Amino acid sequence: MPELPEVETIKRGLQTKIVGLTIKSIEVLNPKSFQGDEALLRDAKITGVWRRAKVLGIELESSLRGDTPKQSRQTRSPRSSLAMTLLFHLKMSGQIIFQGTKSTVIGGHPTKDMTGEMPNKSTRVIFKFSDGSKLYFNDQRKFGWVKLVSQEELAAVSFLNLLGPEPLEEGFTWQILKQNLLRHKNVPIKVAILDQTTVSGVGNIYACEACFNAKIHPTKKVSQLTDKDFQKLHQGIIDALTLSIAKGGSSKQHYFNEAGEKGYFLDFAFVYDRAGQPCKVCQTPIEKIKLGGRGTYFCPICQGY
DNA sequence: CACTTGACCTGTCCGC
DNA sequence: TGCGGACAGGTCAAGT
Repeated sequence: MPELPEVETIKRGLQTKIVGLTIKSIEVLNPKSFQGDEALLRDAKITGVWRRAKVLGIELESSLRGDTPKQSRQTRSPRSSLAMTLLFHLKMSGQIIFQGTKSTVIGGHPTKDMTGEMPNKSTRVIFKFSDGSKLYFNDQRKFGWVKLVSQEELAAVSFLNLLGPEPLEEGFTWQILKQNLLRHKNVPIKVAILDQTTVSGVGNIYACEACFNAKIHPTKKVSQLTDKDFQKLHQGIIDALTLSIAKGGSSKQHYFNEAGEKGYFLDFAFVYDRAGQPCKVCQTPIEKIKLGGRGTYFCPICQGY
C-alpha cells in the first residue's frame, strides 16, 4: 500500500469531504475485510479523520439507537452517545474512494482495463451516507482491513501502541532514530528502517529513497553507521516523505487518493523502480537487489561503501 | 533472542 | 495464444 504520504494525502482529502456526514448503511462485500458490529454504524456521525503511521482513523459519534428504546431511556441520559473509530489499513492494494453527491465518474482504477466506475470487482466495503454520497473500500489483494472499535478497544490496539515515532512530527530526532535502529545491529539498514517500531509509516519505496538521500548503501549493517550517517538518514527520511506528500504520493499500480487521482512522486524518485536507468546524480545505472525479501534499489556509486 | 522466511490474496508481466 | 513463475506499496506467524 500506500505508505505514510499516501495515507496522509487520503486523510487530508477526506477531512474536507466527510466530516459531518451521517452513515445510513454499510455493505460488506467481503466479510474478511470488515471487523466489528455493523449495526453500530447506523446513524453514526463522522466527527474527524486522522492518520497514525499507515493507519487511517475515522472518528464517529453513534446515536445508540440500536438499543431497546425503553431500556436506554431509563439507563442512559437522553442524549447519550458513543464515540467509536473506524480503522483502515490499506496494506498492499487498498483504496479509499469517496463519491460525492455531484460526482458522476470517479477514479480509482485497480487495473488499467477498468473504467473507474464504483463499485468495481475489488470493492470490499461500501459506506453509504444519508446525503447519498458513498465511501468505497477497494482492495484487490484482500490484505487490508477495516475495523470498527470502541474508544477502549482503540486504546488497546497493540499495533498502534508499538509504533515508533511519526517521522514528520517534533519527537522524531536523529538520536531517537539511532537509538531505535540500534535494536537491529546486525540487520541491513534498509531492512531496519522498514520496522514500524523504529519509525512509523516508512515502507519499501521511502526506505529506498531515504537511503539514497543519505548516500548510504542499503546493505550496510546498522552497527556500521556513524552518527553522521544517522543524521543524514534522519533528514533523508523526512525529505523523501515531505516531497512525496507535495507530489500527492506514489502511484505504481494501486494507489489513488480519495478522489480517485494518482500521485506523482515516482516521477521524482531517485532510485525506486528505476533499475537499469541512469542515476539522476551520477548517471550510473541504478541496481536492484533483494533485501529482507523486498526489492531494493540503489546507486552503486552515490551509495558506495 | 536476533533474524529470516512463508503466508495471506489477486493480478500483471515476462520468458518460453 | 497459453502456461508457469516471479513479482507487487505490508504485516504477522512460524521457522532457523
